[in-house]
Amino acid sequence: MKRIEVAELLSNEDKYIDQPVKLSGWVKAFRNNQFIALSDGTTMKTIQVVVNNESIDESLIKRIGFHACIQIMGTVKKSLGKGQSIEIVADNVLILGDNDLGTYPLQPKRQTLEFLREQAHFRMRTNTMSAVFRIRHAMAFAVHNYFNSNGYHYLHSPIITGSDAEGAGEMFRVTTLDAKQPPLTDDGKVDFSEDFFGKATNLTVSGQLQAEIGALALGKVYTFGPTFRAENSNTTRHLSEFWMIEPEMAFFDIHDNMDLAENFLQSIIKYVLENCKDELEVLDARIIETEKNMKKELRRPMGLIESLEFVTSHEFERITYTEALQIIMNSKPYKKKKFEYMVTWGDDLHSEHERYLVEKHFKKPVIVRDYPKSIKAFYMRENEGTEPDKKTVAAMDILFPGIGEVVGGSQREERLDKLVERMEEVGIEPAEMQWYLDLRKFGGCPHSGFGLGFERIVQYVTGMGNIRDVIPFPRAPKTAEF
RNA sequence: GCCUCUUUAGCUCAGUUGGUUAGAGCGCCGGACUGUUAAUCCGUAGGUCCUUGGUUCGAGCCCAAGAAGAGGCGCCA
Repeated sequence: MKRIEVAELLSNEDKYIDQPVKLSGWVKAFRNNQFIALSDGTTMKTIQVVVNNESIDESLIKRIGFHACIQIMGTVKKSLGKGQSIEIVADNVLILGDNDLGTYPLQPKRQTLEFLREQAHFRMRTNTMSAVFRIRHAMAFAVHNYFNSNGYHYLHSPIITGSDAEGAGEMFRVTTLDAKQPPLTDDGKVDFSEDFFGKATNLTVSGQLQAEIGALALGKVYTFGPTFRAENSNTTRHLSEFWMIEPEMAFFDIHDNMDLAENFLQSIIKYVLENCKDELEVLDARIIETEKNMKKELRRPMGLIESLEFVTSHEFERITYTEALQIIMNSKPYKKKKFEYMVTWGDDLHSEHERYLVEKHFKKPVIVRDYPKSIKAFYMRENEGTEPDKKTVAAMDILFPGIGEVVGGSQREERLDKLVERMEEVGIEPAEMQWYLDLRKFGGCPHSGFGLGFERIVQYVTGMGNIRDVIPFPRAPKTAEF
């Protein structure tokens, strides 16, 4: 007999009533020596299996324990109990994998996320983590689906890069040289000309520059792949290895760019709302349970599903950096000196300021644009007509409640002279990036793009507090287990 | 990298002013149970009190150093 999957069985109950079936899965609960809640991973839901101790050997029944793996042969019947409409009356149980509960770390009860993080090889078996990783999958699919159906081409940017001018953070070196005795040049430095690639190479910190190459040929492209930062960041929203989505579009100005980012974010959140209802309910319930004993002002202002619906049905607020600064400086907490950092024009906004804008002032996602030139990257396009001492660039950040910056993007500087000038200002040798300058020299055009941290948006959608709980095997400083 | 907090049974945590044999709930194990929904009921076992050093007649508790974890900040996505 062919094995049937639980998802198929539960979505076509009538079809299988009174039919013999075979199915395999893991025991989520075994009640009253009689009722098994069985999951095979095809759905969040479990199917109830009834074992009759007249037909099933007692020694076998003793081996039906939490998370043991079993195969069932039986008949689908209308359930006699409440809580489920069908169940399987088992004729035969086969143990596929015993579970030694004396030494198994998981327990059929709520466990802390910190403990589960140390059990990464088991944590996907829990309801919470199962829901998170199902949603992560759905969102990855939604990303490709969105871009594909809107005429974008998926561009695979390199993971190993020889470019060291991307300026997005500390990099991980890729080398095959002997760590103890590397070849040295005459002045005593490591001689990378003898390295595998004949030059110093690193893991990528961004696929943006390569995406620009794609955009200037294919029109609209996006990258979606692993990205690496060797920063010693110890926070709930940073990883050393994370997945980044970077669309890049020819002929888009900063406003087209913001329209795309907003529409894209709302679309993938909508996709989860429509396709991951069970998963969201599990996570929503967990948050309510966690916050039950918390003070009211520390609880989330909205339920998880409610807040996702809110974000997809309300436009993001759009303001300039200068306007944002005004709002902060005129705010009550700023005047009462409740903020740790003061601000003047030209300073970057601190987390506390961004949080105020998003969580207190507007109470929804905010897009801040036109940042001071001095605090932004060399490739961002300088705005025209700004005061000489208050020059800005066409950059934009999207800030979300709870997690801060999820998107950072800009219109790129397409004017060759301006770009060279800027590179010299910040100390990047133009000759090192000839190919990048060539894009301006030979048939360049206005273009824009942004980078979106995939885990950040998964974090927002799942409501998980720590980014290490939304990637299966987190990589962070001092953390590379599994 | 900086700041704060935490570390006691498999898990989550109590542990009074430094004082004899370190406790609970859940889980595990054993038993009961044929309509349960995180089943329920009864019983047993289970400890390098993170590590090292110090103070003290005596340290889970005080001091110092280290380790691991969490949260906040900075850097960013």
